[in-house]
Amino acid sequence: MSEPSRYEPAAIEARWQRRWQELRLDATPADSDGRPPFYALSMFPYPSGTLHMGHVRNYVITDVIARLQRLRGHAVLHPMGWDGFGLPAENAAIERGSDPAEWTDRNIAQMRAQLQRLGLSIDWEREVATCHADYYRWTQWLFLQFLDAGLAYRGEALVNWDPVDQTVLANEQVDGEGRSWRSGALVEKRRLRQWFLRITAYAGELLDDLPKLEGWPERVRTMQANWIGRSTGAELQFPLLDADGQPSGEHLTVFTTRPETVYGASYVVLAPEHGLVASLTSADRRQNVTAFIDLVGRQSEQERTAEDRPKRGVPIGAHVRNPASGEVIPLWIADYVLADYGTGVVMGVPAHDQRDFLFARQYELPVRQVIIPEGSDEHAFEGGAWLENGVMIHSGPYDGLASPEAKQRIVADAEAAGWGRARLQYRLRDWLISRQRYWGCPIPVIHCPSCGVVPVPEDQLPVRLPTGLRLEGRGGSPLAKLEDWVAVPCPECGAAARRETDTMDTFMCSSWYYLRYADAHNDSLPFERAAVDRWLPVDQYVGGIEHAILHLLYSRFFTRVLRDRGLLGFDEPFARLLTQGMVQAITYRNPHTGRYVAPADVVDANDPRDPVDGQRLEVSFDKMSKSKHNGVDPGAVIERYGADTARMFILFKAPPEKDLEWEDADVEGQFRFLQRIWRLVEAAQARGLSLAAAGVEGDAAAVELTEPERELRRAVHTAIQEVSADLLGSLQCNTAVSELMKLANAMATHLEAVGEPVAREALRSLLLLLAPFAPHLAEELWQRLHGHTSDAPQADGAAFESVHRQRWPQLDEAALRRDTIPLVIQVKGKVRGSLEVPADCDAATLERLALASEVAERWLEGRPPRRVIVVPGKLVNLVP
RNA sequence: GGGAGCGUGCCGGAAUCGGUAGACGGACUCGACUCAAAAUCGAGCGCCUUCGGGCAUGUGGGUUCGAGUCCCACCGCUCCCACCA
Repeated sequence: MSEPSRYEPAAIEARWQRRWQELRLDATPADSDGRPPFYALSMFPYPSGTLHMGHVRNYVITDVIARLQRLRGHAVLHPMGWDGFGLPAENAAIERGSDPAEWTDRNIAQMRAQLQRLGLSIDWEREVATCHADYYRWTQWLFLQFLDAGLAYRGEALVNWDPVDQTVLANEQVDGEGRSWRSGALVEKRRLRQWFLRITAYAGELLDDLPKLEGWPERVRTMQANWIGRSTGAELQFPLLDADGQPSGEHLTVFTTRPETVYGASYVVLAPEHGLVASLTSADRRQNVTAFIDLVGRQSEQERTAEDRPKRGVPIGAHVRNPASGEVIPLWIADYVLADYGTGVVMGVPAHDQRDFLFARQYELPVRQVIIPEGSDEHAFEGGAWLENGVMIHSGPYDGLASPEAKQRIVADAEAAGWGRARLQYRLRDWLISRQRYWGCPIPVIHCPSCGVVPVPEDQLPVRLPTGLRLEGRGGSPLAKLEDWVAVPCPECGAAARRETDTMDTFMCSSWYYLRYADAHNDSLPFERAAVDRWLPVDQYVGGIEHAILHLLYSRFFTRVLRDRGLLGFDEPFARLLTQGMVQAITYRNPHTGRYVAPADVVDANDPRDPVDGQRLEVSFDKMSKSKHNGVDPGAVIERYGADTARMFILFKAPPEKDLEWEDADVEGQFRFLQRIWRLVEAAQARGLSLAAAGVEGDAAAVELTEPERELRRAVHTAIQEVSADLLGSLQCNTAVSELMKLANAMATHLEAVGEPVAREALRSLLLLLAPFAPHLAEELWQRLHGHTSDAPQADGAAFESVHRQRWPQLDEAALRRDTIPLVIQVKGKVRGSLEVPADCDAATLERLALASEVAERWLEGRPPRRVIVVPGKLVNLVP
């Protein structure tokens, strides 16, 4: 026998990747394929040029699912593409004078090569890039569908302005601290005319359908529900009085979630930005009001909305009549009222709203209690508003009613009397999609002085992004300065007109890419309906939690609009969603200087010191980032250990949805495990075992088995059962890998002692179960066991029997059965011993055996138990 | 303030329905092999113990023959929303 060979992943992986590619093993089967379709999808990356561990984790999880589903007999669509538009390309252009298109394409090529080294079973024929004209043409086409449906509009609003990126942002793109999701800059509010998509028209459906998304994490559904934020309440109209106190015929409409407190409204407040403030303000108040508005205008968004901030306001010298009580009450403006929620006008009910209470305290406005706690006529609030339900008082005909009942009646009566109506209010705002930047999809409309906004005719799409610009990063959209590009005749009347120079939010491009994969080369439509209806909804979507609201909400919206346009036939784009956790790495920080030290510069991991000043370093696990010098390069890991080890490690180290701590020692551990499998197969080969001559799968079951054979078969079929359950159920890749380890352990123990049929079954099963996780090693060992050496993989012309083209192993329930099982004996719920008993004993027999056992004798001291609980197959509990 | 999730050995993490807590891996300790080291193989590895056992899944109660799992209260951490009327 020759020297045992070593497991050298580099050569193996390159060879099989080439071979699989030649044979187009990962091609998506034709639509006519009889197998049931399965769509496995990863969130596509921004082509930054470098693959990081977060990407690796994302795509490896999806790849395991895709490979498993192929083995299980599905026709699998597993595509990849590029979220190609965006600011980094443009910023690189500004800093280095590069061309964003070239920069992006170069990055795509680089990242594609990095991805391919991971051995992902991606169908690269369906690759898309949102920044290529054959894609963005259809993004524009879809925009025109929105326009035609009345769901895209240009409107003036207070919008978020990112002073660093010099563009506006959607609400979803500003984080909880009021910072831009991209630049991290504090956003400013500006009143601008911009393009919006009317996502609010679908707010109700987007919210109501969330419970149907059973395959989504609860967390994501809750986040979306919070974001959409429905409030149930009413709009009430307060008649305006003129300077003489007579009804002017006009009224102010407020939104309230507590219409039952209307008798307690002692003032009405408008947002300072409200459009009617100027005309309602009396002459003698004008100066104060203007000064106040000015003051509020200078506050940042942060200052304005901080909850603990004192509420400020001024009366504007006008009055309204409380529509319920008839009382004349003053109009105020105040900084705690938001212009863009509800109607921008609030009724002040100090007794029953904490904000109104504080405001009334400050300005000595009357506090009128209209609800008291049940069974009490006491004042229910001391130093704060009474927010609970109770019994109505001081509310005319509603006195004595329970407040929920009064709520319904007041709304009904107000509606009948014409001064109110029930109303749902959403927190969700329309989606601001225009961006004053160059590297995005041009909005395909033309502004004509006489025809207004005119869509670019379909046959003139795409509106191509002009190339060869000098980008400076200042002074508004670069496109606006291109007179040649901007000046066009109006498509309707032919008069001189101007192109829209804003580009689209890149989230527009990513809101439909999953549809394009189903029909990636269609050049007459974005996609054929039959193709998307066949593949979608996506069976399993995998991506980061950071898109819980952004991309995932936008995509749900897009899908519904396209459904209503008849372009597709389903409601939800993603049936199952897995949000994978972050990949974190060990991070060293000098607590004195605040500087981060790269792990490579730390000499002794047990006593980490800053090489500069010898300061003891703080150790933590943090998200990998350049600034923390804690990044681990996937390329380097693959080079050292191979893609299979990287894949196995990342799957095993933590459950997919949890954060994962990258640790080199554990990577070594995974490499050792794959080496064990290598040696296991090698030892089997040395024994003359081969799969080439293997008979049918049931072979091993047919013969009379020895005890080790039965044990090994039990291990094999336990692994088949557990790995299948882990992957098909809640995607527990980590426990699936541990089941593979258990099987390998059992094989190391028993393989030498078993006959050929059982050994072959074990080897075959191990490699098939391993195939989704470590596809290269599984293929190499599979081929070797079929008599194809690595130097001469296969005779030309012979059919290539890849491990990835086999069927997932069949579970043989009979192999799991045992003759005897350990019966646990408990006394009063505590384990006191166990007894080997025949597996098929009935409850009465188990009870008898337990009572006769030494354990019973010892612990019961001769007294018969008061009670005996028998759990067949598991335990007997004796209760004295 | 509202909502969601989570607390298990030294560490990552296992534990269908309430039924032997700590699978699997890492780290560590000891042993074999080696001139030596690495690799490999074997053993040990929650805490206490008078070696009978006792105590252990954030804390305190409860339900149950039996609780990591169910219920109540509390403590701590993470995330989302938040002057949203």
